[in-house]
Amino acid sequence: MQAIKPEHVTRTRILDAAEALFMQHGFEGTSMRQLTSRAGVNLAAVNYHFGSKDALIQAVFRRRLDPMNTARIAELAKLEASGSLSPETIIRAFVGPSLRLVEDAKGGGRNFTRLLGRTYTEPSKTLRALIGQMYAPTMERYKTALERALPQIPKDELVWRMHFMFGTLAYTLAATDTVQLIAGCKPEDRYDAQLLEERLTAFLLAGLLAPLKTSMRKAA
Amino acid sequence: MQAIKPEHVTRTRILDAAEALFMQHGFEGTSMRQLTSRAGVNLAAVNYHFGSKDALIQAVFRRRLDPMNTARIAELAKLEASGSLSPETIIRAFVGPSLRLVEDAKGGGRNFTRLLGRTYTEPSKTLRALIGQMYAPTMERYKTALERALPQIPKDELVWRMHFMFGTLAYTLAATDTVQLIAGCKPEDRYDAQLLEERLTAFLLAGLLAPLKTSMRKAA
DNA sequence: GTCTATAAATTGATAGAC
DNA sequence: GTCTATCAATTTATAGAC
Repeated sequence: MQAIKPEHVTRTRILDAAEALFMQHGFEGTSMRQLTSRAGVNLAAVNYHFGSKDALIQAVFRRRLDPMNTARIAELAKLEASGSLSPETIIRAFVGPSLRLVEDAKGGGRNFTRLLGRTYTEPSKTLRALIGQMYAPTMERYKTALERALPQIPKDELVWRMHFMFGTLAYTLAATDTVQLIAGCKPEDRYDAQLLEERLTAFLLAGLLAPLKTSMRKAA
Repeated sequence: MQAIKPEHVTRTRILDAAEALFMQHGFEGTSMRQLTSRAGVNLAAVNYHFGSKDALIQAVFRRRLDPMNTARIAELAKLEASGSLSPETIIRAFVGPSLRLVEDAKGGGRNFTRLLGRTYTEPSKTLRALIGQMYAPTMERYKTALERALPQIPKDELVWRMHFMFGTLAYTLAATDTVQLIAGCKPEDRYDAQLLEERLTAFLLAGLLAPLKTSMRKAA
């Protein structure tokens, strides 16, 4: 049996530490010294394995985002194959892979989803563009699928509704403990993943299907 | 006629510069040197006027958040007085003041809304708590109002739907240019505030009114 | 109230031994 | 691949002249 490849263990330790610290202090707020100290590796290891701090940031996102978007596309393809493309199944296919990342607490997925929520607003233009590239194929597929499943919604209106959907999901992933802001709801109130998915899906589905006002009916 | 008070002009210049730079580079990513240089004031001025960088951050939020939440409460009170409390009017009262901030481009409100979107996930626990305090009275009022306007929705379900609403708004304010991520939609495509408000309201109203699944029907 | 000057610490990155 | 040692730049913050 093959042992764990030693050339990857340091890399992984660095990625895990970076994920946690970037989430907690931001990119610019995390120093290489904090990072390598937490990872239990030498200060020079980041530059050896990744080249620079910026390259490390990109690697942190690639590690999680690529599999997540692959899963999203795979689920959509499965739906298309089985001919069961409804607005609700499309939403579930989109939302599911990211919620499953939240559940992967011990794998560090929870850290990542919170980090991910920040990226849409925080980071440098170059990082935002890079993340946009990672999402692009997925978004294109889902846009097409939703246009077909919701032919009654004008395309430019649908773009905005997808934007709202994306925002709701991003915020939910990033700020789960902010429910506290609204009610006296304890943050770790036995977080129920299944129930959250139901709630989120119901909300998003209704939003996507919302009745059209006359002001929205200008053609694309 | 009284001239502009000189003791406030430096303060304001600093707040404006901070708002823009915090949005662009984050709190920890913005140095006092960048900040004072952009504001055209001396490096020592921040510590003189605000005491520290942290206190400056708080002041940046207070300047916009307090009037915005005051406006939200005022609009809700007006609705209550006129007896026209419907889910839709409540949503508009909540959403309106923040969208009007977006429109206030030359006053710097646009910068602030983008900054605001970041706060729910990014900042230190202390800043998040502080912002939570600024929001608390408003959220309490709106929670009560929505519970009354939507008696058919269980309270714990409504908390989540408010959370989703809050997230959609936060994301919309923060990442308006991310619509680009979804479609080939130019970011500055003659941003139409009135139309956005209609789209957002329709989406949120439908989400709040979404039909209940049996799994959501456990009592509070 | 505003300035210069500077202290004291920390930063990302690299060179070179092992 | 990992280490120590260190560079050059930048950071927050303050002391003290004006």
